[in-house]
Amino acid sequence: MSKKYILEMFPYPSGNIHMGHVRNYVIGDICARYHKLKGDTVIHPMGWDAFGLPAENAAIQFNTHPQDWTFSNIQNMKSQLKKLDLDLDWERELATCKENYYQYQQELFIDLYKAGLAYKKDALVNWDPEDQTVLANEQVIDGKGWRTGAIVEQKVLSQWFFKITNYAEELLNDLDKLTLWPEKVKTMQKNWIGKSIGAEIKFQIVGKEDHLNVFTTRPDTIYGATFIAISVNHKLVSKFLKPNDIEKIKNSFSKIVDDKEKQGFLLDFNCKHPILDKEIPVYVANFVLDNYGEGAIFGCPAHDERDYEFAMKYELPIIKVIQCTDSDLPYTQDGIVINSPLVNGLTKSEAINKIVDYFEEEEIGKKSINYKLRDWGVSRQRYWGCPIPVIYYEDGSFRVLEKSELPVLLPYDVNLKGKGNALLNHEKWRKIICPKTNKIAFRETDTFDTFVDSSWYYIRFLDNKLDKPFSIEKVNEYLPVDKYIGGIEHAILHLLYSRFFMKALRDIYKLKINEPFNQLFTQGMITHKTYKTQNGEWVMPKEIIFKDGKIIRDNTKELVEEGPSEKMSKSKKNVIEPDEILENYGIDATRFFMISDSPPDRELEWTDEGIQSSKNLVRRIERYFYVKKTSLKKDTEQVVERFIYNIEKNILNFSLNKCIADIYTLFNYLEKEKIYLNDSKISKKILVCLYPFVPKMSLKISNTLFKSNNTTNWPFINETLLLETHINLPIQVHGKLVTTIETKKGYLEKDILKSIYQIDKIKSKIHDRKVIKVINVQDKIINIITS
RNA sequence: GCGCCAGUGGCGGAAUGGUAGACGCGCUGGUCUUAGGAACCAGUGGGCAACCGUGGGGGUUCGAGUCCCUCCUGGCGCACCA
Repeated sequence: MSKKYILEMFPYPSGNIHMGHVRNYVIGDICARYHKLKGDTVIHPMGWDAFGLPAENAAIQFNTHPQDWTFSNIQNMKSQLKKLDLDLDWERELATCKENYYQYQQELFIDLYKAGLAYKKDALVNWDPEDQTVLANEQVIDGKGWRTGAIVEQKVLSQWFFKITNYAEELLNDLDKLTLWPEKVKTMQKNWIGKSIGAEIKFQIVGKEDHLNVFTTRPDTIYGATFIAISVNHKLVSKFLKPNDIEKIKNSFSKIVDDKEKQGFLLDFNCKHPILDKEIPVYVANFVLDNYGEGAIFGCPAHDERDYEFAMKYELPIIKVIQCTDSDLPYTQDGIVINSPLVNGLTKSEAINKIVDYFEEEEIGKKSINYKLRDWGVSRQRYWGCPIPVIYYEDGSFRVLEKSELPVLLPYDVNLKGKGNALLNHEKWRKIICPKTNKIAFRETDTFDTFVDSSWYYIRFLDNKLDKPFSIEKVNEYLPVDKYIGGIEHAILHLLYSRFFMKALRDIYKLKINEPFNQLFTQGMITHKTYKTQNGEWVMPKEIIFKDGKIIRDNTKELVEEGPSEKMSKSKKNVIEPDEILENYGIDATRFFMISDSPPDRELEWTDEGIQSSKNLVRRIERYFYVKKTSLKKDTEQVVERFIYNIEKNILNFSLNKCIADIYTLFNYLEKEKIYLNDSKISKKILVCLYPFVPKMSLKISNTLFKSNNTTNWPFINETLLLETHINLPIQVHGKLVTTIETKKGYLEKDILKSIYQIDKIKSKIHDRKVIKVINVQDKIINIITS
């Protein structure tokens, strides 16, 4: 007996479950039920990702409160989930917006802070000046606030960060250990972490005390450096340029339409080339990223496309330092180094090593590793989130609260219709007397990014009522999650943050767990045909009728055009409501259809024919079991054993569509051979196998036939019955199939060849040629080669 | 532009390098009727046939949907990452 922690990504309580949830949870439920039948200790919890912006928006729109709205949605969605016959551990339920969840998150924050993994720094945010609030990137549309339409400003705010970059290397390396994750997700995370190995090089500014550092992956091209380019946000820019001039540069940059077009402003100082006795100009350039590397680069136009483009525009010298022809410029591939006295004749990697060694000796540079991954900003200027347990004094200093001072509860009485963060405006909640210093203090009014909530919920599930975040023993016993099932849209952020959390908590609490999710399965989305009227109005599928080969909107008689199948979305009105489907087709057919028509990791197109044929299958199976018993054929047991074997194999592979094929194959056989099993032992076995897929129907039939339910063990497979004794042996001539013969397994080659040569088809194929070779793959195939 | 994945009947999809198209949908013909969102039977890659068929072209192999090279098409991700 082993433990199986099977988890589906918990939903945001938006109000109603949608078909995507149904598919997600049915897939997980089939796994969970299978493992229970196998006798495993199964953990299969469900909860609510309950903080977040939609609740605040809904509260304003419907004149309610985020908490009331959220709780009522949870209640509704829970009742919807119960209709799906999901075998969930409801006693483990949690909602991240409840005190007994988020107060422990506040504890974890304190631990992270003490471990040096949480810190404060100034950072740019999207600021909506009209609403006086911060917007998420996806709420900024064409540079304007999604709700107000006001032009969004970049504003510097002091924000809390988690030091995920401390774990960049481990997060990257451990991807290789996640053998049961989709390659695609691992690739995306790898790119997101974005490790590059290179060098940091110091450029002295001529005539000044200052220097600047650049990061490069191509130190071998240092002799070809003909300019320096820095970001407009580089600290030297604000040091040497007047605010007015900086503003002008920024304006000029923002006016560029083609965002790839290069623009630069020459500064009135030069840098000294680190090796050559020459000076090179310094530009402020729009294509230099200020948040990557040092926010500064050296330009080597001969061997970098961007630098080349820039050099052409500003007529800067182009010096070849890698062997190539002029027509190849910019030449960015590997090659032999030239025009570089220290490293001439070397290959790229040899030259890199030698140059870096030289820099280190001369103390003008060093080997350096850079990551695209940035620290995780977790502050949100929002009411409906977990309060960050920090207070500020009037002198600007702050104190992270002690665990004994927790929880910091969200106040219920807030005004969400005012401008800005409701917590900031809640003077009574905000202003306190610090119990330690007796000084006036103000609470942190930012709340956590909701990705913090979802970074450890799978841990809290193990003991959702404990008076601390988690029990170390249970974490070590039940983690990692064995199968984690959810959408590909969480490939990066949620999964990376969770991996970071697991590792950080491991280090703080000395846990034995390195990774939170052993196997990740990303299910495909559900699509549906789209329908549009002539004037471009979307039409719901249930509004249309088919008449005389045309599609018509029933109530208005407008002509409707059918569009491609797309992800179900409210805006395109191609949504199918789970409640209606359950009403019309029942839970068993719905569950069958969720896995019928495509492999679970691919998209599933919703069709009326699809759900209907699932319904027909349900009825067919039910009908079958109630027919009066007949006797078995000699291969019946073998067929059933093979069915059990295949179902099991296909559940374990997540090839659930093949399970449906197995079910059809079995019943096709039984009905064609007129074998009816009724209340036989074999029926019992089959019903157990059906149970993970259609528990309601399986139980109903079991109760009728056996007066008992069938939550018994998964059938033991008699492996000897799986073995075939007779086979259909394909016979090829020159690798082409000519015929098949029925034979016993373990035939002797020379015996079987005798009879093969008697077959007319074979005779005519071989004709008068000589057989020069026979390939006998025992019990598989025979291939005859002639001259 | 870079990276990843995929291309198989009318459609969704099956095939540890060994009988391509399992299974389903749809379609065709038939049966039955307590007319149902049924059910049952037969058929269904193309071609009259020999044969031809897994996006195109090469290659490896006794044998390729599967492995290698190359091109085309589609989807997803990243996108000035120095």
